[in-house]
Amino acid sequence: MKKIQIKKAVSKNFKKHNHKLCYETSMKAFHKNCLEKNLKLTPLRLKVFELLLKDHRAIGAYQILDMLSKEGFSSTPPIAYRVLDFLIEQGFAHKIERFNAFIACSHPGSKHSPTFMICRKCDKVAEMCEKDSRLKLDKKSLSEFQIEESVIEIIGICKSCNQLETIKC
Amino acid sequence: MKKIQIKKAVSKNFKKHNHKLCYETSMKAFHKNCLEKNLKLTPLRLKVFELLLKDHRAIGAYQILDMLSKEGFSSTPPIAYRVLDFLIEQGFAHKIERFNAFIACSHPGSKHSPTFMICRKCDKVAEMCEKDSRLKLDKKSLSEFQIEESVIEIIGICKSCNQLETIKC
DNA sequence: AAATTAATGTTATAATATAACATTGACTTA
DNA sequence: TAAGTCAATGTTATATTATAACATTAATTT
Repeated sequence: MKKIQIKKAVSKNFKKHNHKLCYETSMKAFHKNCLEKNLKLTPLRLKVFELLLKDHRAIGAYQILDMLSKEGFSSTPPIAYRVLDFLIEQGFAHKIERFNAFIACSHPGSKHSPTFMICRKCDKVAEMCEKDSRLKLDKKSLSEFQIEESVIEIIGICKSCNQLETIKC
Repeated sequence: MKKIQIKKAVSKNFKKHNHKLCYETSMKAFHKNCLEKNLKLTPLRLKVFELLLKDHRAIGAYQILDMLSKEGFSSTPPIAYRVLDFLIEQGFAHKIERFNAFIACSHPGSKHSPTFMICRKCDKVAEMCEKDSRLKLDKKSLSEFQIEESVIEIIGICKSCNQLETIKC
């Protein structure tokens, strides 16, 4: 059962799918990881992670603050940025640099630099695992530069949005 | 002569090199391109491009404004952002998303999405051409997503900085 | 020379992010 | 368990990055 979920292509994020399953799987992994690493899973952290999991769209810090405010949480900027720092540091979330926005990690557990596909029509994001996205640099560059992290964000149109366009025309 | 310059690896940006040559080659290409495309090469645009060419470091819009101000140009934010928009749109400059900073393009002439190597010690940047950096996506992803642009920024330590560190230790 | 358009100038403000310090609450340890 | 410690949250202020909207100037066309 779990195996089937893991094997699904990231492109499912752009399509109709059983999102409740996404949500629950991620939330379970979050709990498990916090327990294992002895990280404090506070109501605020839980709520922000929950907000990031809502759909497969990245959200801005100030959107998060709005939502926190509506739910009775304190909501000055540092509140959001601190929790986001924690989530990113621990590998539970990522920042999409191109849009100054944040998204839950699809492969949580440790810090890493994934590749994102971002649809500019529906704004949905898919995080690709290393297996599905590899940056090939030439030998010379590899030998002359010690890579520590990478920002790889691909912007375009997902299949669902593309089909909608085709139908309209 | 010119051929030798073109063939040099991007990693030269991280080392001591004849920067006057970089500057002149880029400036010549800028002039040539503007002429060919009938773009107006105004004093302001020229100055901003010149600032971006100073060394191989990305600079922020407000740094540009400071420098413009010192040289007697008007220097309110839109001044910088408009020229930067122009330069980026025409393929003469790029934005480094990770650092909200801007850099002259090394392969000017048309809009494109290059790969950048950015040294976090010396802040120097090298723009790689397509030949030296390829993002390999799996077949499924490629078929399900129509790529329009990409942000690829590799952060790490360049060889020069690495060697300095080694010597110190 | 008048009309048009592109570029620059200016004012105001929006959007994103961090610094610095205060308070609370949980956890240790004496 | 009371005192001490530290991590998390709360709060105020401000820094940094970016854009909207409108005015003026300069170049180009008619």
